[in-house]
Amino acid sequence: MAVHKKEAFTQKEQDLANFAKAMAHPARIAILKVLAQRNECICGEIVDLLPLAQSTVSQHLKELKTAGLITGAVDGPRSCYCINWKAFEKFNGEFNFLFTNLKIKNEKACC
Amino acid sequence: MAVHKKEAFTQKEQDLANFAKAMAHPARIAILKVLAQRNECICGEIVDLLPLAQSTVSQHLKELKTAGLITGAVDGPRSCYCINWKAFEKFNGEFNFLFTNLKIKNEKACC
DNA sequence: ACGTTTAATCGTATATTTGCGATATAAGAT
DNA sequence: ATCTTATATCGCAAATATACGATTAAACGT
Repeated sequence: MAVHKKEAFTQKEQDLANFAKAMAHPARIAILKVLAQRNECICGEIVDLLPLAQSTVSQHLKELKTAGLITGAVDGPRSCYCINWKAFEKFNGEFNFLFTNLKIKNEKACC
Repeated sequence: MAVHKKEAFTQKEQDLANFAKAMAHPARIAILKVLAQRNECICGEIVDLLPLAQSTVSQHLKELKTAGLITGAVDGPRSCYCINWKAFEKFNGEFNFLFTNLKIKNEKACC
């Protein structure tokens, strides 16, 4: 009863799914939004902006970092995070390749 | 101890997160891929293509439909699903608005 | 009417995610 | 050296997600 069969799919499918999963929470969307809006990296500011405990925000940041959507660097006693634009470019491209490109020929699909 | 505080975020953040969540599984990515590649809708074919039980595939289809990424129609004894291109357009646009557009001015971010 | 085919739903076991408080860690300030 | 500040990690409880078999439902062919 192996309850998760993610391994049974292609690497690309898993990669895209992981990318999507990293964004599959409003808190993480909010974090990305903040990071995208500021030219310089932030850290504990995010905690003040979100309606979540510090430990929870830290966990979300870790998930985003693990997934590669953001980068993080220690800066003295605080931590500095930034959007990893390269990752977004990559996945946005892959996403478009999978779906948007196909749209042209399939626009008049059935149901 | 309300363990989920999704309500505490904006509607847009929740919408984007829900869209991402719908794609946050390789099986659902695979389903979308199949639907995107075929000009006509499929149904039980998907079950044959995926390494999952029929009931599991049905559940994934339901999730995709509930999230609005696909449409479904009953066609006699079988069901017919299609990509909802409009939804993809909408979310792709919102996504780009949130992130890709901001990229231009933030390219040289710190870490 | 009856059996077959196709797909949805139910029930359930297990895994994963989310959230928080408490604690640990690490760097600066005094 | 000690205290403060900033952040990460641990441990746990509750909520969700994943997967499957079994069952149900609906439509078609005979």
